[in-house]
Amino acid sequence: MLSIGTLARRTGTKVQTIRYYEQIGLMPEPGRTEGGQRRYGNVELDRLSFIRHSRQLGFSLEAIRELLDLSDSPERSCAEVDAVAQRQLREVEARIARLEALRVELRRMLRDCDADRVADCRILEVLRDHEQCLSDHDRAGA
Amino acid sequence: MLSIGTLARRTGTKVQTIRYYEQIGLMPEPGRTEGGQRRYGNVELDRLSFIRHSRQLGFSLEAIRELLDLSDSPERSCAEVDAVAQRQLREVEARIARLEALRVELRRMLRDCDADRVADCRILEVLRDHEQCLSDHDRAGA
DNA sequence: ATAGGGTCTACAGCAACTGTAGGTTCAAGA
DNA sequence: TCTTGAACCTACAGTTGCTGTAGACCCTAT
Repeated sequence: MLSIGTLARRTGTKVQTIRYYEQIGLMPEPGRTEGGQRRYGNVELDRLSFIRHSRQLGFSLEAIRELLDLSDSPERSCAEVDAVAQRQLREVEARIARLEALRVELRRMLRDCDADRVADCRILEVLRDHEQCLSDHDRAGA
Repeated sequence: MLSIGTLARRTGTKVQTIRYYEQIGLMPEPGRTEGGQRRYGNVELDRLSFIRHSRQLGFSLEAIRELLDLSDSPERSCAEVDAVAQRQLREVEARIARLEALRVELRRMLRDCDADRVADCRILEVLRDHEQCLSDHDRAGA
């Protein structure tokens, strides 16, 4: 029987985070001692590990909820799990693309500025005047 | 004289967002009509454009506040502006690196799973068992 | 028996907005 | 001039995924 602190240490989670997961129904309500403290077993340890690892891979809590539901019905088709993971991959790739556009522009901004005084600073100028901006991520929509 | 709605349309901002920026002191309190509606001029239009463009480049509101303060003192050294932009670039690059690690792992997960039933799904297995995970982003600390 | 660290609930706060409710104002048309 | 209805007003709650705090209580080792 594990206390919430031990569970926290074993999974690299904060105690409050575990209580939060319980609150939103992602973790089950555990048994309690006479005094009212939570006690966990290995099932809960595994479930929390699953949640944490999925979070590390960038899955939203809603997506994790979906995956946990799916893994509770082992006879169902794996296609749905696949779809959730695919969706996550696409989201990650979209974020990478966006950040790479930002990187290009930030680098260009930094490269072009060799002023001394703020008054002549190209960086501020670029930020002020959108027309100097190469990328079109904001007009492309999405 | 621009109404808040016109300003919003011109800068691609939501009306509430403009009021929010005013609330946190990023936009100044504008003049008002007799009836109490906000009216803006070109100074505010430029300031809001600056804010929005900076946000599109991923700067935090705090960083933008700093940049706006700096641009108010044109005689100061440009180095501080440079430092803010450098910091932002490093943050963007760190996020890209992290996301690329996620992409690798998600792709591997998807590639390795050709099961039919949830019970045999490699994706869930990987999520369950951290040891199957190639990357070490969570042990590397930060 | 007591000391201390761990745990409890309940709530506030973070970023950066977004949405809602219920009321008021403005500008254009009849 | 009056009326309509879109735009505006304030104030507050909600979003995501936690994190921190206060003040009280429990558990275990000595």
